[in-house]
Amino acid sequence: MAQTVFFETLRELARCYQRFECFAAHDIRQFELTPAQFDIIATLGNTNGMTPKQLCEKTLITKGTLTGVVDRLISKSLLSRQQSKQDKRSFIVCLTPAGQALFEQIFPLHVKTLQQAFANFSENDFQTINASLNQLSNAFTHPDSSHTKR
Amino acid sequence: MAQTVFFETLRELARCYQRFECFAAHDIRQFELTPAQFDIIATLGNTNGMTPKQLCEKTLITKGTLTGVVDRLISKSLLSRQQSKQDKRSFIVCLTPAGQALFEQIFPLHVKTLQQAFANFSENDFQTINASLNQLSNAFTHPDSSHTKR
DNA sequence: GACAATTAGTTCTGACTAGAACTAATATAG
DNA sequence: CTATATTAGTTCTAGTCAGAACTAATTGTC
Repeated sequence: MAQTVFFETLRELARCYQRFECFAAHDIRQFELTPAQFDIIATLGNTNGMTPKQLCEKTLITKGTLTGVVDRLISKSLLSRQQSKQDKRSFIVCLTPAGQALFEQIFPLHVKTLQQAFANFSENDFQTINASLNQLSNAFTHPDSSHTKR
Repeated sequence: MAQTVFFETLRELARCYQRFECFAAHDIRQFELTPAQFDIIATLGNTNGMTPKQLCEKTLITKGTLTGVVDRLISKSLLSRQQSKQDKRSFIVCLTPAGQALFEQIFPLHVKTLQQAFANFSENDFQTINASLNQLSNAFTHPDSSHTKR
């Protein structure tokens, strides 16, 4: 009756993800940011800004959610939103100087934390893990529905 | 400059988890349940009920959230909450007959969906994936803080 | 037995979530 | 060139999330 071994795997996946969230949040919260907000800041760092659509694709944040996250960052004066001239439906979101400054403060720190966390991982480990995650991801792609977004 | 290979892995982890959520939600939503609600129903299935504390541990749902999720299931008449006699702080949550009936309907269906998804996975695949997830999880355990919950 | 510390559950807050419905602008087809 | 379809972004809803503050019951200590 090993037809349900996958339950263990699924539980591990959920646990792993939650631990990561919790782990990453630790750094981030000290700067009064949420994980989603940090994700946006980190994505915009060292760029000339991008559209909400691009941000959605890069961060896995849903477009409906993105509006609110960006709004909150704008009200903290960390981001600005300017209308695109080519496409009047669209906007360019980019870091303000304050946002840039925060990015330069928090990002290296976060990278350092992660480097410590992964200190004992070899190149090979990452390959194995990535392969595992990919295999899992592929299992979750509905074969019948080509419209499954992610 | 391979000091940041882990970014790829972290992105994969997030993507994998989200795909799973989305994949599983497909089945579940057809029965007007949310993933969290299904998680509770599935956990209580074939048991004599358990305390909220036990449910928290098994489902990874935070205790503050659990109250609301259970409330909603009770208002759907799928669950009941009865005070424990040994410990007057505590409760036993269990499926009502309607909840049991729903469980018997939805759970096998969900298992079947997952079995199909994992049809091409070998015993060995699962071992590798579990090992990968474990290794990742361990990286996210703060070495300095023994109070990290998960 | 009394008092402090712990534990079980609830409540509260601010934020995020997916999904769906919506507006406005742009692209496509005939 | 006009009607239709698509796209970008916003808004809305109900639910979930973590974390913190809270109440009530139980345990541990002396």
